[in-house]
Amino acid sequence: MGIKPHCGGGQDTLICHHLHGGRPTPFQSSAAFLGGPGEGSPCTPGLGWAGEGPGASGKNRHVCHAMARLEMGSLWEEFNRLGTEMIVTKAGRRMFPTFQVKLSGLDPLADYVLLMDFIPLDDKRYRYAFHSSSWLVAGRAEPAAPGRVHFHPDSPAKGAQWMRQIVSFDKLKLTNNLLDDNGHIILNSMHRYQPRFHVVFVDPRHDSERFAHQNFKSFSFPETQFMAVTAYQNHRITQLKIASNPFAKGFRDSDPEPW
Amino acid sequence: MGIKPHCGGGQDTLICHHLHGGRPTPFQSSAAFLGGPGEGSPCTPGLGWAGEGPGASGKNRHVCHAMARLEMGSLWEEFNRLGTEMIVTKAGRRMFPTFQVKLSGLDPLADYVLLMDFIPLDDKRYRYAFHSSSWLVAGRAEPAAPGRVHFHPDSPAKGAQWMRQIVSFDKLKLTNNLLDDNGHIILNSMHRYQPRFHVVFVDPRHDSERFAHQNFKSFSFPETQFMAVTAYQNHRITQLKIASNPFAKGFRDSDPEPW
DNA sequence: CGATTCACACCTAGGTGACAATCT
DNA sequence: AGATTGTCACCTAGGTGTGAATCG
Repeated sequence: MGIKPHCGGGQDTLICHHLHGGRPTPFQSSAAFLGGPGEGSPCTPGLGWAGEGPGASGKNRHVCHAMARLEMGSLWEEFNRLGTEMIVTKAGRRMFPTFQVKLSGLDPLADYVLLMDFIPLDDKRYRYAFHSSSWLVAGRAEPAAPGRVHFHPDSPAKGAQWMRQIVSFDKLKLTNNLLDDNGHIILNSMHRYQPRFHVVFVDPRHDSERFAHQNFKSFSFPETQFMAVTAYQNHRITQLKIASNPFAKGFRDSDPEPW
Repeated sequence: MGIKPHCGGGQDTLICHHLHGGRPTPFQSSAAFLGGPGEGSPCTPGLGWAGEGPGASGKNRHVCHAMARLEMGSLWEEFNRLGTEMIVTKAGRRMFPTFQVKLSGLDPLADYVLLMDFIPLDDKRYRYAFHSSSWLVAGRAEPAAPGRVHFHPDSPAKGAQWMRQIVSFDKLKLTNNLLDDNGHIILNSMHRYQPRFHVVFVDPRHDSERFAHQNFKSFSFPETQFMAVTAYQNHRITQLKIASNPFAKGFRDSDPEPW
């Protein structure tokens, strides 16, 4: 399973003003900032730092060859076959599996910011039917939580640095607290989400805001979609978490193959 | 006790080529890179990004007003009165107290790299006389270990970011392994050292190497000098470490005032 | 014999799901 | 009844000095 072009998530298109400034502080940022095509759109021919027209649909050459490979793909797929659930808590809970990617195709000498956001997969609210071990639609979605983004804490950094090793979003935490002021990602429990990953070229041009829509490339891995929950519903998900997450080793009975 | 101007440490003057590039990897860097006056030298009049002559002795305006206040000063002084000892191990050992400073006077919008190095305080080797509880000179110094530097892992970052909160060098580790390939600071046991702290302005000019000697400012806090040891010699140092380092709580008997 | 090394018990710091209590 | 919250035992990960063993 690979990368799916992502086209819009129903969120407003906003420019992120942190990308050319200092190290972004996650909770200063709110709202996802793009909905356009990521993967799959053509590079603007000959587009460099020189001329380009506003409104051009191509991507800046610094991002158009960027590629991201999802790490731990088989583990993600095993969860996905059961219907991945991610715990959300007031204090914030990490994701497991952790979202990790291996990057390539960046300009080693250019600066990039890496970030993630989470798109509602539909406008429904769910509940779990224990007797049939399946999810049922339980109504329309709650009002969408503030659309926050999570900047990778090493941002900004050079392309060479990002490509040197696996990029891990293990500091990212999910919360259901609408008033959270720790900069965590706010999600509605019992709603489905698609994690999204963005590579943003830090454009050194003065009027770089005008080209912001060309300076990023986005990746969505369908096998990483999940249901946000406050407690696990599917017992097989619980067992797979216990079996594969080192921090849950205390709940293992025997010693089957660790991941 | 305050800041002492530092003039040379007997090490060669080298230019650090990482300062304008990507995130520096500590163990890629070797050799301290300056010996000139830090604190106390005048700013070059009107010196900005514009004209200045090579060999000008003043400091770039981005660093000349930089100030660093040592944190936990009274703890450092308490150790210093007894004769601070720092453990060095093959695997690398953190310093305690941790070297921490509060910065001011930086340009909030400019990029800076922060780093530390360690200067031999003399060319002697010591040994501890337990009967008199004092240090004796035991000969001439061993050949100086490779003069590494430790970049603060958040480097480079904007002045505003550095000044926002206390800058802590808690990732810095000391080793006595001359073949260390973990990027740790290599010191000779039974030798005395003076930690040094450097603020380096990341000069965006093309030929910034020519001005490297103007783009940094250095700080030496005499109360942070120490003897490198493989095992504590002065029992009162051991007791003060146990009393003040949270990780050594297991060795406390009663519960006197924690630091 | 002084200096160094290593395994170890004991901490800090923080990530797990279980489970009882509580909320709506 | 379903969803959420808070506490807890049990982990991972790694920073302490100790004290015996070893090195030179």
